[in-house]
Amino acid sequence: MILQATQDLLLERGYYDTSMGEIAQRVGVAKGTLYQHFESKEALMIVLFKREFHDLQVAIEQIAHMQVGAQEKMTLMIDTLCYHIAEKHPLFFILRNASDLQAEIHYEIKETFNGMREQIALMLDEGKAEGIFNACLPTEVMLEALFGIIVSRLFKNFHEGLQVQYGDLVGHLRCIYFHGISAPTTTDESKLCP
Amino acid sequence: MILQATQDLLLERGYYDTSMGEIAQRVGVAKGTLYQHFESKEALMIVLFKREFHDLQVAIEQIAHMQVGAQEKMTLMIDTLCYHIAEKHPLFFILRNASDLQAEIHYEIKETFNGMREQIALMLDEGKAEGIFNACLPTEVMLEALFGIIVSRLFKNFHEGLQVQYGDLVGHLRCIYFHGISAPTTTDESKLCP
Amino acid sequence: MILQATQDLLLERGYYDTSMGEIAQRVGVAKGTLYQHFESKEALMIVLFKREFHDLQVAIEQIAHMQVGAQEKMTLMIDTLCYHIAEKHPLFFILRNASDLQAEIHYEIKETFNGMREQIALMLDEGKAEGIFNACLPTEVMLEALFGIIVSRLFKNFHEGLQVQYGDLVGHLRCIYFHGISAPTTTDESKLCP
Amino acid sequence: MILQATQDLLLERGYYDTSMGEIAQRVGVAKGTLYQHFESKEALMIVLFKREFHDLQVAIEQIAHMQVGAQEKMTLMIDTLCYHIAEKHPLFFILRNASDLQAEIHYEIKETFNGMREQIALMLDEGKAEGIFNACLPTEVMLEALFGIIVSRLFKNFHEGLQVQYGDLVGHLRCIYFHGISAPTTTDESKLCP
DNA sequence: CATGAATGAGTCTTCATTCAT
DNA sequence: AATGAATGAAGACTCATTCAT
Repeated sequence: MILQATQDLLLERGYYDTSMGEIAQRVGVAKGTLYQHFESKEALMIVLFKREFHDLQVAIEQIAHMQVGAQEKMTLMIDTLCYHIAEKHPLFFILRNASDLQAEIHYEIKETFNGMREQIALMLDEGKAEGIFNACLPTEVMLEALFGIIVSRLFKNFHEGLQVQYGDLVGHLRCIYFHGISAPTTTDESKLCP
Repeated sequence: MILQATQDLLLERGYYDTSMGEIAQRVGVAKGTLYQHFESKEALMIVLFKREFHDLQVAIEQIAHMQVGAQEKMTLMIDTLCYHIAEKHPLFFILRNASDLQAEIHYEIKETFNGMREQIALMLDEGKAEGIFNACLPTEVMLEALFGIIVSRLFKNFHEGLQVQYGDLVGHLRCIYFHGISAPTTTDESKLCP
Repeated sequence: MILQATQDLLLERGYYDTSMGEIAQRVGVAKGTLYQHFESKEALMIVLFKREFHDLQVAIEQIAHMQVGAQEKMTLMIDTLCYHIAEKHPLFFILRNASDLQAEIHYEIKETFNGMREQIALMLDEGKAEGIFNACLPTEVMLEALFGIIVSRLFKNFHEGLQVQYGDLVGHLRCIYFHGISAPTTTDESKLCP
Repeated sequence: MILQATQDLLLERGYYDTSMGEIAQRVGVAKGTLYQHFESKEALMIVLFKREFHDLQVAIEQIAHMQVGAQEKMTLMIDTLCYHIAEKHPLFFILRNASDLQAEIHYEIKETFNGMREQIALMLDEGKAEGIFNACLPTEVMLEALFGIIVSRLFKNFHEGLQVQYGDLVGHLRCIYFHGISAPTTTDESKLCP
């Protein structure tokens, strides 16, 4: 499958060092065949990223519609994100990292991406309403911090001999994030709004 | 100045979409002039990144040698990082993101970079020893979380109409990170090691 | 054919003044096409020279294995060399001349070239053993003299209005070379070893 | 001296790998200074070659005006040529070899060169008149054979461990050439005109 | 539909030459 | 006269894209 080969190559070499020729060679077809399926390199990437994010998008939507507290939703959220980023979709890392990716690609992905952001933003707002997340923190900042922590180099290096176990790593990140955004206790004034 | 123009272009277009021709054009000189000052595109980038990180490196070293507690050191650390990243050195963002940057560049920067990482790791370990940071979290994870949170897209978008004030943003990020990594209180068992 | 156009251009302008662009233009294709057939300019030249010398190499080998005297072998040798140099392979002239040709090219051709030199050296040694060539002359000197005389500018100018006929020219060169290296007669002491 | 440095560089690297920058650096002046003395790279080369050949030209003229037989003249001629080529003027080799040298250079040198050729041609004609050189050989062919033999790779390799002594080498080349062009004896019919 | 040779704009880099100081 | 930074045309090479078979 073209998309799979592209993904592999993307992870091995990065966007700019992956040529259409290499993709074709890897798939075992001619370059022309690629262009019969995808209008351009950009189009191929867009389809690839969209497909890759689709599962995640669905999972997030399911979580968003669950009838549980924000805390639990976000816990599932983080686990899901970690799962997709670490195990199945290291492309997430590329997408976030590749400030180089052509603007067109980012533009096309944005819609999908913004949908996910909004769903998570809602969860965070729910948490604030429930009083369990720190209402002083702007949701956007919390959101960015989430991605900052989760889309971590650690997952990229995961298979390259990191001594931490996957489950523990997820636990640590969840721990840091949750305590980072949790509402202040009565004895903790450092979290009050400025 | 060549370096300034290069930096601007790098932020606008990314490494691979910034050609020596464009840089020259932006500076207002001929391509050949660039090569009189920098042996190659790679060399130019290396000089650029090294220069940009030098101030930060010095600042971090000063903080590391202060005779104050880990909490205070890390507070200064975060402020310094934010200052350099947001105001002076958006290249930090590119460097962290550009997994595509040619290997040679990463190799050259690595030394500088690893020096900074080690200094911060020591601070975090001091904090663990003092009992104020969560000893259950591997230092490496804490370190990566710090960069994840601080080297934020938010700073990149800062001048593009983010409604949060700079001071507040730094405060929020500091807040999230510190609560994320702080040692568990007696009543909080969620931070205990797995 | 690319090789033919390259050869023509090489003869007109020399190696360094023949650009891939010009070759492409001469052939009537785009630069990229050249690179689809030859990995680099050097590779193109190597293929060109090797192809050109192949016939000559084969011819020389055939002569070397003939069951005739050294005199006859060398006669055929000279005729063959002249034929290839004058009519079919003016590249011989370039190769001998272009001290500027990149080292890689010379390196690649050397094997072929040395093979030819050795075969001819053996013929000359046979001639010395037969007593028909002057044993006082080092074989290497005889060899170099052969190439010096035969790989002549005269062949290069041949089609440019030299008044001598091809057959005569070959005859003259053969005459000079043979009398130059022939063994001394009893009455001729000027050829004795110093 | 600029010319000396240029000559050295030319011999080390060849024409196309010698840049004006390198010449300037070797001399210890700025590039601009070079252009104050020589209008262009070509002009520099022309002056260089002309200067280098001047001594040879003078020597040849002296020989030409001597009141001795052609045989003796040509003997001196060969010794002189060898001396200049081997010891003092390996540039001769470059000039003859560098079919790459820009046309302009060849054009400018030609005059000097043709002067020398003519003088030698006259000697050869004298020899034919005296009956000691083979009248069947066109003078032009004899001339070209002379240069072919003398401007030999052997002199280039001379300092690189050739086992033949300089004096012997000159002797051998002289031997080959003289016997090659000498007039036929009564018993030798192979030299008769076709 | 598949192919892959052909395309050509674009990239980095070099170097002879100029010119303000 | 000397300098050397600046110039820009030119060269080798790459690669996304097209199109005739």
